[in-house]
Amino acid sequence: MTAVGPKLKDLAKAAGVSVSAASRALNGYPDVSDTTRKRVLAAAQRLGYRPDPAARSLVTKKSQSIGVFVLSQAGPLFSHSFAAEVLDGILDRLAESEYDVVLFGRSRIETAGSFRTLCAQRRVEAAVFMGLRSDDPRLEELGELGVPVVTLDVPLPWANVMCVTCDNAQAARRAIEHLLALGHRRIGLVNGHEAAPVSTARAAGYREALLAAGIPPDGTLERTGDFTVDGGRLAALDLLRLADPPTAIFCASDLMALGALRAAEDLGLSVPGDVSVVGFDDIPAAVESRPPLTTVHQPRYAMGRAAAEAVLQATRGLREQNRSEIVLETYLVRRDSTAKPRAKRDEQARSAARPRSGGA
Amino acid sequence: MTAVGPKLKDLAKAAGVSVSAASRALNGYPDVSDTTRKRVLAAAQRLGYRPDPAARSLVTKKSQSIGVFVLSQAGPLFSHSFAAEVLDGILDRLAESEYDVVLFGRSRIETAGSFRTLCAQRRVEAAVFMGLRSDDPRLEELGELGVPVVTLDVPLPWANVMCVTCDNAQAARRAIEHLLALGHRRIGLVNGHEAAPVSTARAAGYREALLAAGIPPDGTLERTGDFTVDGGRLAALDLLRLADPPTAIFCASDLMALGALRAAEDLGLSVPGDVSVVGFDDIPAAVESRPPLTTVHQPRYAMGRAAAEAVLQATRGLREQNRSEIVLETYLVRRDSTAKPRAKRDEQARSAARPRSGGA
DNA sequence: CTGAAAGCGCTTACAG
DNA sequence: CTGAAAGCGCTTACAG
Repeated sequence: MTAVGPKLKDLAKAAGVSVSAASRALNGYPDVSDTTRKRVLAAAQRLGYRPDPAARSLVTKKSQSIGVFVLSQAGPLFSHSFAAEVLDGILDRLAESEYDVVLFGRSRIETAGSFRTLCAQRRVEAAVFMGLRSDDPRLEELGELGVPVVTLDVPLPWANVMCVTCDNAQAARRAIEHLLALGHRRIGLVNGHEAAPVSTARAAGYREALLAAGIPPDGTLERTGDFTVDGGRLAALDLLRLADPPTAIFCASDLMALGALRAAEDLGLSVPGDVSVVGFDDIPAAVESRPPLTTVHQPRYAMGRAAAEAVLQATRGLREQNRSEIVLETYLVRRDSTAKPRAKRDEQARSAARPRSGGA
Repeated sequence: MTAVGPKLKDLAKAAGVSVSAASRALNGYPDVSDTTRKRVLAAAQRLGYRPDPAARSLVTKKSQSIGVFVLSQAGPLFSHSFAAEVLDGILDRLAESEYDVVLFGRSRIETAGSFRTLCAQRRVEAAVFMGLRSDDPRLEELGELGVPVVTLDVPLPWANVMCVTCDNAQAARRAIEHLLALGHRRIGLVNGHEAAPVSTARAAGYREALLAAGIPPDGTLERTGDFTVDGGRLAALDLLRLADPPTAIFCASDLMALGALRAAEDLGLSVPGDVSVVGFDDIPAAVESRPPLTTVHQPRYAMGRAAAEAVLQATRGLREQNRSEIVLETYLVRRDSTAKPRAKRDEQARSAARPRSGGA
């Protein structure tokens, strides 16, 4: 396309050594004398030498790049806010090792036919998958990609795949404990779809926390919201119209929590006055909603970095002793969508009022 | 890494022709007999032949990939919501032509030193830039990249660069006209920073609309908010504390409009009761804010597709007759952050009341 | 420790 | 229209 700079041959000449010696020096091989190495490195510096990745790739079958598959199922809009930040983390960590990412969206996967071809064609040294569903028919491919892979949030049994995720059960437990501490006893769940392992984990955490508080989980308070705003709205509507509705709703994603907020609005209920809502993710919009959402913060950027780190190590064969899962910490962010249940407040109001006036 | 499938040699043998004939047939050269072409194509189909991009790239200096630079300045969070959707559009259009994108973030650009090296190294056939500032010291590089480039929202004078943008002046004009139609006369502006050409355009549209309505633009009603939530809040705070504050504020981004909403909240003012707010962009959070934002919708996905289309044509040398700018349409989304100014409402209430009771 | 040589899988003049 | 050959810029056995 344009003047491409010095080639290895030029470098070798400038350094006064053979091409092969120059190559070995550059690649840090041990069988090179110190003088040679220094001269080569100095010359490389001086000439601004950059190896041609295509040529290198042709022989090594590597590419200094990793493939990132974004399979966002829920439409491009919101869902990407999650992916984008993960991507940031991936990009930053990869940059430190001078790796690049080639990005594959759904449409590209369709035109290519399979994950395999894409990986093979681009010679990516590893792959990371976001937005993967556990019911994806192409799941099997991941085990046979021939390169290390890391998925976000979906653990898989094959030796070459690792998973970066959060302790979703624990996170859900904490969310519920927060609600319990406020005095809620009747707590609803709006969960994501079943094709996401995190849904299972979050539901489990929800039930465990209830159980630990001596409250038997009640299936009639559990709904599914498909991780979407509208799904969340519908599910919450359903819950809030119950004869004995929950005083608080735990949603397994902020999008669904935003939907729950709308459901309350639809029914003329105030949040947190009439019903408390807690979300999951801590997406940007969670701060802008009214009320701002109490939610579980997921370290998306850190997840991205962790994924990149894992992938990089794996390409070097340094997979940490059989660690197939990397679990990051979450924390609960308390904002304004949760408060004591009305009954509790009334009761306190009464007892607070008694000393003075004898209360009603 | 793994079994890489048939090579051109295998293909040629299977088709019973020479390697060079096979290559030419595959690449659609005219100097190939029909029989040869058919046999080669059939064999390719049968064997599932895929040319090795590294080998091809080594000789052609091309790569079937384009570089996408994301220079998000405002931190990774929100800003990416814009980039992510543009990226979706790019990815989808590129997939149709079996092109891939290699993604470069800020950190990668730093480690590589320049846009040039990145483009040269990865052999990208073109580059698209998002989040570029017009005061970027590396701007000059774009003219000398040796490949076609398209920027989002920053027009540049070099022959190889095109710009995909919206008619920002028109969009701003419409936003102001909406406010004028509601009866506002005193309208503030919270603009983005000056390093964004869109800021200039939006301010121009704002002033034009005012002028057209016989209202002389008033510099004391113009502020800068740097495109951030907090910048917007501060700027709006400033405006609302004026002795004679505006009854409406036009913000050159939704993020700043969200900040303006907070400013109103800080001062105990209701939106749109006491002050109307209109944003720009129509980001996802614009629907979740309370009140939901009236704002200018930008077709981010379409912008991405347009950018990809432009880039693809340019690599084929098909640059549309000197078109250096591709301008897409926006439209105003009316939601609940705008209403008639209070004075207007009072006046109407009076006249509505008069017939019946004689009004106050 | 060093260099000459082969080869990675393609494309592209070049003869025929 | 076709094939033999050179070459893209590297890396990697292989002798020395």
